[in-house]
Amino acid sequence: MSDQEDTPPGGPPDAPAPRAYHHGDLSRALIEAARRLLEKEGAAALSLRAVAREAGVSPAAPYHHFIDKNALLDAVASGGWTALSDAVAAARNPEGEATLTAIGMAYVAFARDNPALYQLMYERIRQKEALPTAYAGGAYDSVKKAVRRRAGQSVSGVDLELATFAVWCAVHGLAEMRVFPRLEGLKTSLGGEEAFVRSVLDHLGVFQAPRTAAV
Amino acid sequence: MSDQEDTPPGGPPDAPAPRAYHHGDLSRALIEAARRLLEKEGAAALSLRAVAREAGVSPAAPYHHFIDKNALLDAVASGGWTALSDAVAAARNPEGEATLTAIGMAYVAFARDNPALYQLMYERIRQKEALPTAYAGGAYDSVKKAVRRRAGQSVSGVDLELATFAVWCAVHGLAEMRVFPRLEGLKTSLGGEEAFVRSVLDHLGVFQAPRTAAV
DNA sequence: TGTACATCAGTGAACGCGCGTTCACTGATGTAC
DNA sequence: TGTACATCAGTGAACGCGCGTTCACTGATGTAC
Repeated sequence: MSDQEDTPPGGPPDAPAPRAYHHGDLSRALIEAARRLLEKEGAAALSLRAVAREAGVSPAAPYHHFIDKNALLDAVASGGWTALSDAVAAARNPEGEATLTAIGMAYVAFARDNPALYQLMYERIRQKEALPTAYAGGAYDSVKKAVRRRAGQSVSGVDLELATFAVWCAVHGLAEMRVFPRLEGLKTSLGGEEAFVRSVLDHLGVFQAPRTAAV
Repeated sequence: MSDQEDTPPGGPPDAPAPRAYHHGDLSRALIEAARRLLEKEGAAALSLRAVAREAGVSPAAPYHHFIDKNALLDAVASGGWTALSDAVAAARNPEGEATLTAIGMAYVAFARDNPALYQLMYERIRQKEALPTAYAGGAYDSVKKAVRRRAGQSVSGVDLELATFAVWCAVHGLAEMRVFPRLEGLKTSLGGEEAFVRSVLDHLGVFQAPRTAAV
């Protein structure tokens, strides 16, 4: 009579997962609950109590895993940076090359798909007054490599740094602006959102002349 | 005995301004109080009650001027957009020309000097899902004019729009990143903050080849 | 293999707090006559 | 120029709410013997 573990008698049939008294991995579950809440309800709804509720746990339970609310939010943001870095590292253009454009598009896509999380990531950094690259290490390195590839080996260290930073700024700006739905006119006239993002990136013309303009 | 108005008996001597029962211009005073609070205490401290307190008025008083807290915040943000547009419109380089670089630097300077207000401005837009340019009309037009001047008259409408949008994104990104104090290394090696901002803008190379890199 | 016990990871009630907003009120102001 | 009165723009007390956090507790787990 010990093989009932997967459906304990008291569990409601369509609950997300019947849970023992000891959760097993509440720390991770809380972070996931926070991300769910973030995208469902927005950043304003992200209270410690709401996260606990979403995870199906009492308001005091999180304190066994995070010393306070800030620590939980930091963990959520940190997970976001990891996910963003992974997405950027995997970016390729149709020819399979990790071009600056492909990376920029992956970055923008991440911000589009996780808008509230993306906001939280930067908000947390702002509170710490820390350089985002300290958190976004992986993603920043991907950008730097792509910039170097486009610029060639002869580029100076300072120029490489500046250009990488400039691209980072531009893509961040694009990611934030892209959220606004009234760009539809420009988008459709260019043949869709992907073409739009690509066009904007092209018009930034880092280490290359713009392709279509200023003839 | 009617010329005591400027120093009524009850007023503490170093209060900001002795005030009659009727304020006269509480609406404006509340917006100014909010901006003061914003830069002193940050966005998290910006409650309706705190604004009323800062303005020296009871918590119910604002409701005679704004239907709710959101309306007050919108008014604050709207004032911010006006101030930003004014700053950008007045931007000139040392030769007195309204160049793209001068405009970008004015924009970044505004965000530096009013970080919490700048955040609020975009946060409010995000809630409305409105295109920032609808709010930032004046500033956006300044950018567009400068882009057209640099690109020449032959540029197409779509290219002009895209390039303006690209510049806007880039400058917004730079304005947000600039806040982080750990860029000091790069800044000092370039000879100060102004040179830093200018360099990043130059490396964006919109409608021109980058000046110092990729030889 | 059993048992005793320390430790871990939950519960749920309670705390004080500041919030946005409402309410009946009152003092100041403006206007018609 | 005075007076009556409507309206405007404040006050301050009160409301219910959800929040972050603490607390004593208890059930589950792991380990020493």
